[in-house]
Amino acid sequence: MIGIRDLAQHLNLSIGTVSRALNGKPDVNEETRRRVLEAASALGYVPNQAGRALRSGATGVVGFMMQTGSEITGEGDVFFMSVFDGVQAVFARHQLDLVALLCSSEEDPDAYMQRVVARGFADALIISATKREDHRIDYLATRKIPFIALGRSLTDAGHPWLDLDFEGMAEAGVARLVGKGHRRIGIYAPLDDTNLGYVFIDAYRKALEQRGIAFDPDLVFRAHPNERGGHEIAHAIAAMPPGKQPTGFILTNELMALGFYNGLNQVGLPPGQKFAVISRDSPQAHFLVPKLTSFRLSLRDLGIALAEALLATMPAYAAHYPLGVVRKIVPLELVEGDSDMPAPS
Amino acid sequence: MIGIRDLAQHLNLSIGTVSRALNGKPDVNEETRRRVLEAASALGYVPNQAGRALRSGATGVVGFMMQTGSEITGEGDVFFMSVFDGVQAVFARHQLDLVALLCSSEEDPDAYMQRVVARGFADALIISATKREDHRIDYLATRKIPFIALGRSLTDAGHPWLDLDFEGMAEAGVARLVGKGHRRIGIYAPLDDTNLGYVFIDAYRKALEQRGIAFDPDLVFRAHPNERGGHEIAHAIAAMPPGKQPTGFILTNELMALGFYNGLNQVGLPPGQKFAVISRDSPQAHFLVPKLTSFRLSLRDLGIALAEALLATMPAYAAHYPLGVVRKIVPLELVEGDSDMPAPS
DNA sequence: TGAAAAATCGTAAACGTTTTTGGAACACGG
DNA sequence: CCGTGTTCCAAAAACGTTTACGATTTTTCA
Repeated sequence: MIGIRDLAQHLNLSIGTVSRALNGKPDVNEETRRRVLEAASALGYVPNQAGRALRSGATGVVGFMMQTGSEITGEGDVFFMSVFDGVQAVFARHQLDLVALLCSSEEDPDAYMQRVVARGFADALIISATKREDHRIDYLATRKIPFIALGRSLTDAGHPWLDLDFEGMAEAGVARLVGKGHRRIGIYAPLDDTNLGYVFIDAYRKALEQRGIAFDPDLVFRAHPNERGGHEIAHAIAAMPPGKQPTGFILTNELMALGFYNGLNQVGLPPGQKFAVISRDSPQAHFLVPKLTSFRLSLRDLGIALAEALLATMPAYAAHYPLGVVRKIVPLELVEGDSDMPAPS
Repeated sequence: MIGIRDLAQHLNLSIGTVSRALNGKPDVNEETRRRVLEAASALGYVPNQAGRALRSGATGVVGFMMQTGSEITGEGDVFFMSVFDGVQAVFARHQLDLVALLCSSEEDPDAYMQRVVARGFADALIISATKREDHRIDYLATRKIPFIALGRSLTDAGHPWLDLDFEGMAEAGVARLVGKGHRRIGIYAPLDDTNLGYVFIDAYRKALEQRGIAFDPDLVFRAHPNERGGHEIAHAIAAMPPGKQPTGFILTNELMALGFYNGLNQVGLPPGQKFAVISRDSPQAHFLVPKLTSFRLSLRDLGIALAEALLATMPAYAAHYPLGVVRKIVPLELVEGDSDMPAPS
């Protein structure tokens, strides 16, 4: 493995000059810089991570924290892979690397995060699955580590965050279904304590009451956000007394909808015929018939926005992204399908 | 942020002694060690990653390489999350951390890996989506970095690897379907150049020919390994001339089967009634009706085996895992369902 | 009891890089 | 010809930790 010392010796230059040349520092002759860069790529020199990090304090790495274990994950994984791609598109411009920091299901997420921060693993962090009250936010804020949260939280440290427009989805979903004559509208809620559950349900409730429809807690269905969860909800609906059953439903992703369709067909409530469904779209399930009425969102664009908002809070990069502290709710576009027929009379 | 210097000063000990105490080195009084550990946890001391890595050459990190971007990923994502959990269960015993090294869809995987290795990011690597001819293997072997591959490859560097028993699945699947009278059996193949495609198809072909059935390349269907891929295959089958269509099919995961079921029902070939399906099981889709005849595998156990096999090749840990160079094909257990009815006469 | 061995700890070097400091060479105006 | 910048580069310090080495004390054993 070749080091900067070898490179300097090979060029008859000092270590310091080589370093400055490589890092784009001003006081080095352009001709010299060219020679250095050429030799570096010719000899395959790559700066040692530990040495660089130790001296400069910066690692060039941003960590995305996520948890492993299959039970609680669902659409989460494939969801993130698309977001990652957007984040990396931005990071590539600044030689930043994105890595996923994997918290084992056997370790406490808060403890894991403290360990990661104290060890100096990354220059900045992206946290997801934000909880309603999230200690990670407080900790990161006191540690003054740049970070951004994917998902709102009641814990407010003046930090940047991005979130999907769940209120908009609930409001528009309810408006659309009520407009088609539905009076009993079911809605999905997550099993864990993410803020999504509260925000989503609150907006749903408000949207109903604005239209003179009473909120019924029995119409809130908790499940895993995956195929199985959607399937279970369909069966839970069928198990209700006929008069209590909803006639329409609002989900948050199309993979759930896939299981939901499956379950609805099993229980004799074919989607788009006897039961109305609205969801968020997921390209992997676009084949559904009838075509799902869904809220569209580019996950890659979400990743790009996430990365730019994060860089805006990092001193070394903020100049390129004069955004301030971003706290933004990302809107979704409603795409009409055939899954939300009018309510049966 | 508190360093080892502060800790030593607080304890009236030298830096070296504190370091030895923390790292379990022999020449330190047990009483002293106790005091050090106590103070360390009381003050919240965590060794700096860069300093440690620079001096000792070891990072305490193992990287799992994967690619971002949604198009090519499918079951891959949720698949990995379960495997990760098993890997971490083993790593936790040795204070090793697992991180996912994310190669952007815009960067060449080989180049990315060289960069990661040269920078000294991790002590060892796990590579997946192993290609038929995989330059990463050659590179890692010459660099003498401990690594293990998830998936076989023609590129043999005497390296350890683990793979699912795709031959077994193809052989058992064909045997079962032929036993039920099927003569035209379709099979899934991946779109990319992973060795899975070759191994799986070869075994399938051999299994057919042993039973006096000619191999028909038109019965090999390439698709993404996700819900959409399964759905597309169903429609591709329906588009074939009636006499050419298969009457049974072998898939590699249940999420594909979910889309496949969906598509089969659409084209009038209901699974378990007019079309036979066998796949690998995925707990997220266990609700399928009729129950899928599937090959069962614990992904967490796979992760455990992967971690142990990797540690067996790392000098610092090999003593605990006297396994040698592991090259193992992991068998799967056939679970009978109702999706593979006899062939129509 | 004395010397050898063991136990325990302090000292200092080393890891590979970035960055600060200072010095040499050169140009320029007065 | 001298003083004053400017440009370029060399030298060395610094980052936080591990570890080789040596020093001191304690134990052991003949």
